Amino acid sequence: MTLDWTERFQGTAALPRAVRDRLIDVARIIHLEEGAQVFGPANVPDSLFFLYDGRIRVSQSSDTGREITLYRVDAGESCVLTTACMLAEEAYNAEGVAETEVTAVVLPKPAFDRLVTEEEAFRKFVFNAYSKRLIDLLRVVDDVAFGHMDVRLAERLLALAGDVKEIPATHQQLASELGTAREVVSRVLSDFQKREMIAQSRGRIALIDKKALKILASSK
Amino acid sequence: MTLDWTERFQGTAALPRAVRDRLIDVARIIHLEEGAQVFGPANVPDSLFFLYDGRIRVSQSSDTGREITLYRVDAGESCVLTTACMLAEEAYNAEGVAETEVTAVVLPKPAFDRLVTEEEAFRKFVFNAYSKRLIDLLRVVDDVAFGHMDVRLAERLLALAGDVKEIPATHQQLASELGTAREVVSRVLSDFQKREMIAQSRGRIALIDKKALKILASSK
DNA sequence: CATGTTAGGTGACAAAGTCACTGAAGAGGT
DNA sequence: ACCTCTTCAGTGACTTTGTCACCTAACATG
Repeated sequence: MTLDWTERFQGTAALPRAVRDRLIDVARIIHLEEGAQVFGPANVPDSLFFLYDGRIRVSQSSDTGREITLYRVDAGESCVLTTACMLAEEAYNAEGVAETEVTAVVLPKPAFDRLVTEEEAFRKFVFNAYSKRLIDLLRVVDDVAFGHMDVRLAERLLALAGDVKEIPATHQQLASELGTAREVVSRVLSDFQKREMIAQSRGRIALIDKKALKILASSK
Repeated sequence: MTLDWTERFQGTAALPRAVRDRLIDVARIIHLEEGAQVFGPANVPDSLFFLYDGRIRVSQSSDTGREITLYRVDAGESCVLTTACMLAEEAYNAEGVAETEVTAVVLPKPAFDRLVTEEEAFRKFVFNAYSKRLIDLLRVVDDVAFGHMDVRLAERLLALAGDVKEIPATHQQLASELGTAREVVSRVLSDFQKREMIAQSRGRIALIDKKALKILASSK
């Protein structure tokens, strides 16, 4: 696969051709199937991932069985948490799981170090990635600490739906998105249903009044 | 102040003499008094801070008046959130406030870029700083999303106390540490008092049974 | 000592998390 | 088609946390 994959990489600091060519020399391309764990407590990586295609969900779980989505890594982004992971000796319970089939560029640490040293564009790309994640996490903290469940759930439903109107998701999955319990999601959803904003069937939710959801999502 | 201040800077990548000398050329040293805002929504910095002495508290506040401490920047550390701040156009509501009198080294962005480019030790220092903060935030998310109030408060009391046994803090200040409401702190503290773990007086809390607090802090 | 300000207490209620249990929907085999 | 197993969702009771309104206590100042 000698494609021009670095064109995929976005951000203020898209990688110019010179850097891309160098990357191709040192990088390895891997495929992961849906559901595969990219990294986790029992699986500390020694390389850096740059996502060419697919999506990775990064989450944190409690020892009481609850879970929360921290952010998603999309095509063109890198997963800097693995870097932090490598540097920090501490054990912590974040994990990344491939949400779709994934094609990623894997850069061994020495190669990463060299590129960071020698290529300004690459360095900017990496700094950008760090900053983006920091800000993602600030948003999560804000949400969890100060947000209301109904608002957060409405937001998430809209985000997961995108352009379509039906979402394939169980209550448990939504609870894991938001870091809450299934029962709580069930309660809020049945409220949404009463107010005719959604319709439910086993494992799917239809957003029948997106407008109302949007109003709710941007309130409180 | 031509002191050897870079000796203060810690981490896996302590800065060697060569880098320190270069830093001194380009850096400006500033003093801030206790309570001064280092950065904030209305005060987006265009420079990077390296803390020589003192402590900065970085917090996030909701629009409903609640607040949570994200982490503290101690002597020898840098505040990378300002970097993220600069890169991200988004407005967000994190702010840094000097908790003590502060002496900091200020590096204008161009100088920062140059150093990052040319000095490996400096680059490592910065990457380390980013990683540390990411992990700090993971911890905050974990706490807020899954932690119990009594445990979190016990932890915080012990952390704030350090070696001594009395803490000068109001219930409101503790609430702002944990991202909760004053009434909640009052309730939990009065419970601690009933269980004879602490003693209270206006604006101060005495930890009279640290052992019990420690047990509580490492449970659930 | 009078007065204003800030810290802390209280009770009632709402929102969210926990627990134990129930029934319903679908998948797979026969 | 029917039975069975598993997963998903609904429910009620209860606990914890957050919110609101209001009150009292402690200190600071003139």
